[in-house]
Amino acid sequence: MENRIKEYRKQHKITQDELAKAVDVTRQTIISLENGKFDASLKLAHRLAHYFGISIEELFIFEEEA
Amino acid sequence: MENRIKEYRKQHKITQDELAKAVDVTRQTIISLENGKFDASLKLAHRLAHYFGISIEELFIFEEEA
DNA sequence: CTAAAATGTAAAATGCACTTTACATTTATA
DNA sequence: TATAAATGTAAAGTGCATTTTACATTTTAG
Repeated sequence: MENRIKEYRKQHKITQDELAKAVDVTRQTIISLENGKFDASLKLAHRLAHYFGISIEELFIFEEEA
Repeated sequence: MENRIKEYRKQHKITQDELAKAVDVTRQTIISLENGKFDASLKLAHRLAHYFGISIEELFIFEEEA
């Protein structure tokens, strides 16, 4: 699953470290999410979307299908 | 984290087994989610919300705050 | 150009989402 | 009221989200 975290983070002009602290995870987690290593948990997805002031559906790209 | 799965499932008049099959998980997973045993993954949250025709934010209740 | 800041990689450890199987209890219906 | 359908409990196993630590590379700024 893809996401627009890097895109929104740059719009907000903050570093990975700052975003990590803002949503209370490690920098590694932000790096892994931005680089598609794995998906966020539902809770983290919510904290990220809330931080950016958008919906989870706007921040994450769910490909439809089975 | 709480959710409105049972509520929406009943509105749709389907059983746990039918919902489980619709979103491609086991019945155990639906039971565990409805009874608050654990949270859904982001992907499953999306499939459930999509099935009910609502947003993830409408289906799950995120209490604010760290 | 050089130092500092930002980003990335790697790998081991932990916790939790989800599965599987089997059985028990509750609710609906003939 | 007896049976089936629906819901629930339990417990062990798997995979992945997240942490931690340490170091390497890239980008930015003086």
